[in-house]
Amino acid sequence: MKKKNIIDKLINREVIYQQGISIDCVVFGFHDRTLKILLNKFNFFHKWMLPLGFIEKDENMDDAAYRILKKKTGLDNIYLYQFHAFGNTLRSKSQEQRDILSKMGIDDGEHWLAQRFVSIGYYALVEYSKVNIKTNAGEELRWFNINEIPSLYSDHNSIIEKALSVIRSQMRIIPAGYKLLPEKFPLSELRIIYETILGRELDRRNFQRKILASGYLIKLDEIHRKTGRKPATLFSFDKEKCDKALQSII
Amino acid sequence: MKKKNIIDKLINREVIYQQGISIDCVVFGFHDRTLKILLNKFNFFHKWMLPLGFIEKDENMDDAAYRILKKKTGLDNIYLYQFHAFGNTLRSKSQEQRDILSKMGIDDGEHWLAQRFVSIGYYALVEYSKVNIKTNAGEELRWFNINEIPSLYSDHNSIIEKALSVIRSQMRIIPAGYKLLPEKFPLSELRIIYETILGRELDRRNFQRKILASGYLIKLDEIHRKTGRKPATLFSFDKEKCDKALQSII
DNA sequence: CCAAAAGTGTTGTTTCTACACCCATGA
DNA sequence: TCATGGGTGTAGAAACAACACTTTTGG
Repeated sequence: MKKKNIIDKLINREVIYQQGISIDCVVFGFHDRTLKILLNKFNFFHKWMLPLGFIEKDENMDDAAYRILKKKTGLDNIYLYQFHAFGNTLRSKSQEQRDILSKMGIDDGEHWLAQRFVSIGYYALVEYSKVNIKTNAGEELRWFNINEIPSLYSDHNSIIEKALSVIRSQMRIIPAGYKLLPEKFPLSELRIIYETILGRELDRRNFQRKILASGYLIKLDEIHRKTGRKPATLFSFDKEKCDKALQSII
Repeated sequence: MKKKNIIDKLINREVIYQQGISIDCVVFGFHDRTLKILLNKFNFFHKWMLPLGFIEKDENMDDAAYRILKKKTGLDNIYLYQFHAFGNTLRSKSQEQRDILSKMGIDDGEHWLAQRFVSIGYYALVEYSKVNIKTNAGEELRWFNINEIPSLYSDHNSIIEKALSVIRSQMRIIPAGYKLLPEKFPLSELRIIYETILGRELDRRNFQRKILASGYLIKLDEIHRKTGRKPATLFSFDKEKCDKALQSII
């Protein structure tokens, strides 16, 4: 029954959706000093996968990505970036693909979901605490630490890798933590994000000097903080400057 | 009649091609100290456009791009990079779009070519002198200086802009002239490519020092050269290193 | 009192930038 | 001989990397 709920929504949608194209979303969040990715699982298939969806026939592709993520996370105005298109035929013609379709009750090779798909990868940066995970019946949505991603459906592991490498190459332009961190945060959190994405440790002092010199951060008066040992200064992003920088990478 | 030749090839191909997806290619070449782009024109429509094509139903997307360019330029082993997917609905639903379809004799809104298309942008870097332009009847293919691109079909001007901005962001990793220049070349040619892509002049002496320090170039013994005034040293790319660097941006 | 993380500063190295001078050539 | 572009070098500024000492807090 649960199974029916989700599948019913898709199974006869070839009149609504653009065929042959899907949108895969790599949603990044930051919590508990770890970078996380939002993954999706359906009770009719054993592997986790990236949140994905389709484009309506008269819908801009970017709008489709916003719509898909709004539905999963409840968030408007997510920061989204389209980073790559994946068009290998193997992604659609594998045994795994046949398995999942069969579990969905689709054994007709001519069904629109059984056709070859090209998928467009978007990454999203969201504020973890604002995400309100929406689970349909028969569907699960959960944050995974970036170092603990299981083996995913199709080529989704490599899509994540590609997203990370694109973000890595964009970090010189835009502070990596913008959109990921809450309003106020200590510099150590920002540094951890950098370290995670770059995959190496950074010198705390040099990092501070560099990031402050970039002018994207505003030092706040509120010096308080609960955890750890010594209270740390809090910072905010200079939104105007950051948004301007984001524009430049579009 | 000429018109028929080209259009016949397309008009009934919905059984062969993946619907709703096209591939647009921005082909860069370098000649006469100018960066050039290869553009296509059909005699049934007044605007120039990027060389484009479609994906066969069982063909990898990258392979489709190779096939399309091989057909237009005669070249194998072109360097191709998929840089962005363009998915705005306006690209398919404009007046211009209706015009061109009507000129092709397609007045049926249900025709596969009249559907909404998402297009995947690839840029190619080719050695100008090796390109052997293939023109079908009713079709023209010509190099345009990058500063003299006319107003193109659909969003093709902005696709070129995007390609340039992607290349610009990749120049720190890989020497921009690799794949564009012939086997042997003087540094001034390479510098001009940099200047064109970056859109500003570079100090000749600093450029030389920096590019040589990067280790991607090999100084040749052949010091000779015909034009200009003083003969210049010729260089080659260290292919092994360059190819390795290219891998890293994929 | 001590471990852990924060704040602050110095120094030597590398890279970048902005220049100047001389050389070889064809017209 | 002269205008054009090639080859080479240097000095100051800026950015980077490596590193040490002190401070504040909770347990």
